[in-house]
Parts: sequence; C-alpha cells; structure tokens
Amino acid sequence: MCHHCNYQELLTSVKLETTESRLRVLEVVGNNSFPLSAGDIYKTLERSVSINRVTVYRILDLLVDHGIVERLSTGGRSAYFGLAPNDYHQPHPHFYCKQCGQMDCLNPDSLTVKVESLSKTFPGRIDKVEIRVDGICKNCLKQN
Amino acid sequence: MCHHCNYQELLTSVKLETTESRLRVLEVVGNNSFPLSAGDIYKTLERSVSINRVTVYRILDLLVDHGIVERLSTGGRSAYFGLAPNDYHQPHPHFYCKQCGQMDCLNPDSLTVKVESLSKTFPGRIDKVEIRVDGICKNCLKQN
DNA sequence: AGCCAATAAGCAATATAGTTGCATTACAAT
DNA sequence: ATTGTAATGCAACTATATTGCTTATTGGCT
Ligand SMILES: [Mn+2]
Ligand SMILES: [Mn+2]
Ligand SMILES: [Zn+2]
Ligand SMILES: [Zn+2]
Repeated sequence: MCHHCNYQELLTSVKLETTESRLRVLEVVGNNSFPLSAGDIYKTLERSVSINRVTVYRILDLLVDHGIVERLSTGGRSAYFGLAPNDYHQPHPHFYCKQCGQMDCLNPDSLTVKVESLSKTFPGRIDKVEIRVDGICKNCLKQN
Repeated sequence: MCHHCNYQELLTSVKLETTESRLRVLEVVGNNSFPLSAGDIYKTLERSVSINRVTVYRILDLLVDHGIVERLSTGGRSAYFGLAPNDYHQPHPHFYCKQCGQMDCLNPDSLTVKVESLSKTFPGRIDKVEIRVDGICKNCLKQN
C-alpha cells in the first residue's frame, strides 16, 4: 500500500460507506503497482475472500464514478483499473504490451501534454485526457 | 474521399490485393470525417452492398495490420476505426463523448506530446502513442 | 476457354467482457 | 426487535468480437 493512502479514508473522503468488499477491491487496485483488469482483480480477490464477479464490476464502477479509481482503456478488449490521480499521484501515461497485455505506469514526465489551447477552444466538456503508449514490452521482446 | 487518397492505390501500396469488399470497407472508413465502430461500418455497407459482418471485422483487422487503418480505443466497449496517419494525415488526438459515443478528430496541434525522452529510455518497443480526450460533446451538453 | 490452387468471403457457433433484473443479506436508524 | 435502505449474490442476458469450417472468387497455368 502506498504510504500516502489510507483506503478507508479514501472511501469516506468521497462519502462512500466502507464495506468489506469495497475495501478489498480498493486494496487490490491500490496495492498493485500497475493497473489490472476487472477479471484480474476478481481472480486475486477470489483466492482469499468470497466475492461475486458482478460485485467486483459494480464496485469498480462505483469507485470510478466517485473519482478514486481510474478506468483505463487498452489496445485490447478489457478496461484496466488503477488508483485515480490525486494529491499524491500525478496523472501519468501508461504503456500497454499488446502481446502479454501487461500495462505499466510511465513516469508523469515521460510524456507531457499541452491541453490549455484545446480547453480554451473546445466546445464540449473535457473530463480527462488519456495517453497510452502501445507496443511490446521488454520481456515479450526477448522471448522472440 | 480525401483528394490525396486513392483507396485502390492505398491497398496496393501495402501489397494487398484489391477486392470489392476491401475497397468498400476502406471507402467507408476513409470517406468519413470521424472514426467509426465496426458495427457502424457494417451498417453503412449493408445499406448498399451485400457483405458479412465477420468479413468486415476481418478486413478491418487486415487493414490495421497493414498500417492503412488505425484502431482507436474508446471510453466505451468497442474500438473505432479511422485512416491511419500517413504523409497527408498527421497523427492526431481524438475526442470521445461518453454520452453519445461520437468520436471526433482533434487538430494535430491541439495536444502535442513529447515522446523523445521516453523513446530513448524505454526498454520495450513503442509502436504508437494514442491520445484520447474524454468528456461530453457540445450537442449532448445542450440537451441537458 | 478450362482447370487448379490459393485466398477471400459467408455462415453458424462460440468466446469474452460487461450488464441487468430480481432475490437475498447485511446493516443502520428508530 | 423492527423496519427501511443499500449492498451483494445469482442467473440470465447483451454487445462485441473471434473461431472453425464451408463455399465462392480469383489469378495463374495449360
Ligand atoms: Mn498508473
Ligand atoms: Mn482521426
Ligand atoms: Zn509483454
Ligand atoms: Zn455526445
């Protein structure tokens, strides 16, 4: 767990009741150093606690809606989940290996984006800018 | 059709035989000013020609593999397709409206990314950088 | 032209990820 | 303890994409 994050507090900070399941889901997401799919999160939880697959999906939706978890698209079919940016975690781009499906967090400064000009002129509402780098990871590269 | 693109030529330029179906799919993708889902492309084609849904998926995969069509992830469940960047079409970010699912192409300069530092140090292979802006489009905004 | 091999397209079945409706359980307030 | 509300479980379902196999089309050859 990130020493800045108390998951219990994180839940109450967005006015969500703490339940065992919510805390477990948030722990799995937060304790992991890279984003995970809903399926990964479910499989991880299943090993230690009893929880339903649908509950995992619902809790993830809930945490995303409340802004403490971020849903990331991939080059593949499923979304991945990580802790949302906050005071202690800057927004940052991710790398997605299209071979093994592993997603990695990149340094916030490794790719920077200038969003001001767009924000000024864009006629709609902008909620988020997602930057994803696609390719083949180091491990998969050396296997070939 | 973009006056720079001859779709027939585009196919032969990547050593793909021209078939009626490939040409039709590429036309729909290329003639559209914003990216479309496989389903949208299929529905469009269906109106005028007889083609199978699976064929559309296969052709899209093929065109993506050959680098003339680009697959874009969305905040939603399906991928969208547009012409891949080439000499006449710079890479550019996209806007995705999470309400209506419309995707729009943004100006190549509206968001710029510095990828050099990452390319130098990143241990894997980088194929693509995808930038997606999520939010609510102008039309959906005024409906509420 | 006719034949053959290779490739493309069609069709049905299947896979995968996520969602919905409704029943059951837990839990907080009274 | 009772009750109302919200969370979770379970089964069925939806949307999107993929697979295996059959049929049709194409291009090269004679
Ligand atoms: Mn991250
Ligand atoms: Mn575009
Ligand atoms: Zn990999
Ligand atoms: Zn919209």
